[in-house]
Amino acid sequence: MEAQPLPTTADAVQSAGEDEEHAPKHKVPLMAELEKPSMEPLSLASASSTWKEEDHEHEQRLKMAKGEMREVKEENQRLKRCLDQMMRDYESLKRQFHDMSTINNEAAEEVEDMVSLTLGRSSSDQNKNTCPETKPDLQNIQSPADSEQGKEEDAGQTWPPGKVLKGLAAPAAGEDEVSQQNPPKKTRVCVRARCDTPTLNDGCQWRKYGQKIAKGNPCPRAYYRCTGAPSCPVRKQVQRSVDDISILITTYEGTHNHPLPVSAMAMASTTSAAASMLLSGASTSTSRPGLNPSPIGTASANLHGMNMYTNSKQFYLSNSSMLSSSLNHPTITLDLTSNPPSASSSSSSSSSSSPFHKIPSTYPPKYPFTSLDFGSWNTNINKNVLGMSSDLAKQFPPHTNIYQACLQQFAKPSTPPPPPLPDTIAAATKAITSDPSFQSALAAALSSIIGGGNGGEAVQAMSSYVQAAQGQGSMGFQAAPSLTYSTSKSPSSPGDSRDDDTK
DNA sequence: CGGATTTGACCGGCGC
DNA sequence: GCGCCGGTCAAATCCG
Repeated sequence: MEAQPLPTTADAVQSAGEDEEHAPKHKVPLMAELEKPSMEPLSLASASSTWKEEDHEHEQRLKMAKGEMREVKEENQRLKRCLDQMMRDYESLKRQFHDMSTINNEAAEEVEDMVSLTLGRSSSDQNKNTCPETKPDLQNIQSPADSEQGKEEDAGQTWPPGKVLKGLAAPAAGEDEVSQQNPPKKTRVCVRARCDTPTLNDGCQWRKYGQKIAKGNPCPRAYYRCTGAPSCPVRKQVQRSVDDISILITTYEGTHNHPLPVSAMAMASTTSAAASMLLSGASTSTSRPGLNPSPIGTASANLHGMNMYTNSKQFYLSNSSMLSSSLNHPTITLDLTSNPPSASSSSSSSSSSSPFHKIPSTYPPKYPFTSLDFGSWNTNINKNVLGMSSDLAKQFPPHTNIYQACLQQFAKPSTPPPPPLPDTIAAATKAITSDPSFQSALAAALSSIIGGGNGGEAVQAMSSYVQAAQGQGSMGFQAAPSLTYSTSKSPSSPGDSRDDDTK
């Protein structure tokens, strides 16, 4: 836009410079010619002397003109350089803007790629709505015009009657067949956070379309639909924790197919990244639901207060409603509560409000359940191996322990920070998702863990990231402290998104 | 008055 | 087949 007039100016300057460059050849004679007629009436004698004076005068003028031209040339050169610099800056900014845009889209695209990779095998059935969940994701790859074109399709296919999971428990007769017969439901991302307001302020626009009293929880569950775009398939469920009503459980489902406000990017990219990680694991570990005889166990990582504990499908759910809702949905939980998953809580009963620690081990979900705990400022790093099964722990040699590496990297006061407020979700989620290298490292780690592969790869990936972070001045993780300390800047809970979004 | 919310009805899946 | 339950719809209602 603003660069447009610049070349024009440059051209003008350029042409002016060229004119001046050729000026001496024409200008001087021209000036002489112009002045000549006035000299004609003079006598020869006087004329000769006059000519000399005038020649001298002309030379003086010529010199002055040449000097001026030099100055103009120099000024022209300066302007040219200035213009070049401006153009370079403009291009640089343009590139940065483009990079930022692509980075923001990468997370979502990763999910889309994952989905199409893991679910796309059932392409034949997809056309017949037997794999509805992939539809919204796939359409995100399309241009807005395309998604607009498929608006009717979206409305019909995004949330069709679920008829696809009858054979979910059928024995695996090859992954392809299973995928075709039992396309998994859309990945869900569950966010647990302490929040006094009805909903989390995630930056998106939501419209409430229903409310139900779910069994086992006196608190009603509210159903919201994203109104960012008419065809946006994203929905969320909001429910208070049955154990601690101060904890708000928000479950996101689907991927936005429209531009998001900056305030919503953090959560959206986080859910996408989380779903991506989950899917990367699900693609390898859920091919045979219920047939894996040996629990892979859980693995956790404490990244400067961000407890990430991933769980295989052998991880158990405690809340019946969540179990039900997660029955056919791969679910990943981002725990932003301040309840640390103590070593005992993951396997035995505890007072923790987290519902993920108390389920009897007789509830094997059909999909892996992954949890990222951002609020657990567990100062006992050694105990953070808590979630790991002994087998998995062996795969994480002490010297490559993620926690230790991260602890060294981000050593912090042992005083636990205050529980994060809702708006800290954005900070926390941004912290883990804004860095692509972290995403890839985390995805690799989780893939290795969930897939039952060599945990060393996971450690390697994470270690490489930590090293990279060290070199980059703790990029990514540094945002973690802001997760906690930024809460002070907004003492009044900003939780109700509607207050912010609609006005 | 238009958009958002509420709330009872309805539907489909699932377990018995 | 029946009942329970989660999820959605849509008319009624509310609200700015």
